[in-house]
Amino acid sequence: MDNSHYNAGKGQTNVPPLQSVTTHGHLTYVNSHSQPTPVDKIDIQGTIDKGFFLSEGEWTCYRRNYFSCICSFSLDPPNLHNLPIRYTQTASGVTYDVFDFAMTITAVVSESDAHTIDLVQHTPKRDKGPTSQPERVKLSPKHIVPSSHPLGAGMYAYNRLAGGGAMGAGYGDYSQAQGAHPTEHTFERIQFKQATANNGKRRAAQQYYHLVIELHANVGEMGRGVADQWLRVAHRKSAKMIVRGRSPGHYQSERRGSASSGPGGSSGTLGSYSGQVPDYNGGSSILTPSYGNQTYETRPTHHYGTNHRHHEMQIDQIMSADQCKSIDNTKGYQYYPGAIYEGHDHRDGGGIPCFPRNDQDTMIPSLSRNSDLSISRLKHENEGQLPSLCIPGPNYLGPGCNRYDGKSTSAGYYPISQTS
DNA sequence: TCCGACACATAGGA
DNA sequence: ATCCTATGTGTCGG
Repeated sequence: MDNSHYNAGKGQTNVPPLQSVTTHGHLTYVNSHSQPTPVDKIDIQGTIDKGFFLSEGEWTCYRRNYFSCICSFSLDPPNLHNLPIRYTQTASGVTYDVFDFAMTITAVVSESDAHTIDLVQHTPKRDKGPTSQPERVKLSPKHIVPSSHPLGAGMYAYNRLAGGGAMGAGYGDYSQAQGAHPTEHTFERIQFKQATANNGKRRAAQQYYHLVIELHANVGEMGRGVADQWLRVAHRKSAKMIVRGRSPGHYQSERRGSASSGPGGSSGTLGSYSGQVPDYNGGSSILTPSYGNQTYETRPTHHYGTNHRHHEMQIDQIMSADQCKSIDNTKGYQYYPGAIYEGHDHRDGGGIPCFPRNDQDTMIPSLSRNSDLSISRLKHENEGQLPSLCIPGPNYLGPGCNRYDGKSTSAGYYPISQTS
């Protein structure tokens, strides 16, 4: 399924873009016979699939709907000979031996990286099954084959050996010795635990979230898993996004991006070497691109959402395995009817094939205000492209691990309201 | 105001 | 066709 390739045309405008990669240290290949070779670039690829759509130029999704995120990372130059890797953390200057790499996804409030927002992952049973936070999944780097294009974006091909179609196994290629893990993982059935304050309404500042795709390195003592110690090596934030807390009916005409029932979704790939958009922060919510409001949702209803406070926790980047994920449910899912989840095999494909959804509709909702909820399924919405990105925070070492940190709600507001 | 839970509706697949 | 699964969405109650 998936990914990769269709980027060029329109595909990528279907999903929220990502900002550039932020690293927290550097990696080095260690060769006993010669001198160490530095890894010039750590790249994180991620595709936020399903669930998001553009509304008034802003990437939006419903808190209650699922979205999925395909994650992978690559090192340049690639570790062709499976050399041992060392990681030197920028902040401390300390160098560690890396035994494994893993990725996970988290979310933070825009302009407030320390405020994490919990993500929840459901099993196909949804309410009848357990929920958990996305787990850290061990992955091996995906080798990239740079094409000759200097411009990057989309110009690199990733080798996928096996991924075969993705579904069944989804394991991509095993290219690295460090455990020979899959090179890609799809976090499926993810939801934000809470909505952004003021989702979509004007009147008060709109809060935004960012999905954060993180790359961690296990520098723990090798032999025992107990001693795993994970450091956040790099992360890549998505464009800012609005998470609506209520049903679509409250927003009148809208649509969502994909996910209709069934496997399917759009897909595009965002990752690539060059970040695509310059990060820009908005001190404001930037304006929307010209297509501005194709979607119309007008429903002034609320005022502000207040907030509670925000905790700022800044944990250090080290997290032990236990702390982080094992918080209660370790992977919780025990049943994966068809799908995946790691347990021993992670993976994705299993469950949901996603194919590109073709339609992007170009139609504009013609009515703006009827309240007929009956329209529950419209499929239009624009999918333009990048909403606006926001700031790349310096680096954030965030918390990453707890499950409920995220309780802080609302905190980053924007000073501006959207125009009216 | 917002969120969790329950419940219904529906697209796809078996 | 018929049932079942997965998932979007309405709604109520806290």
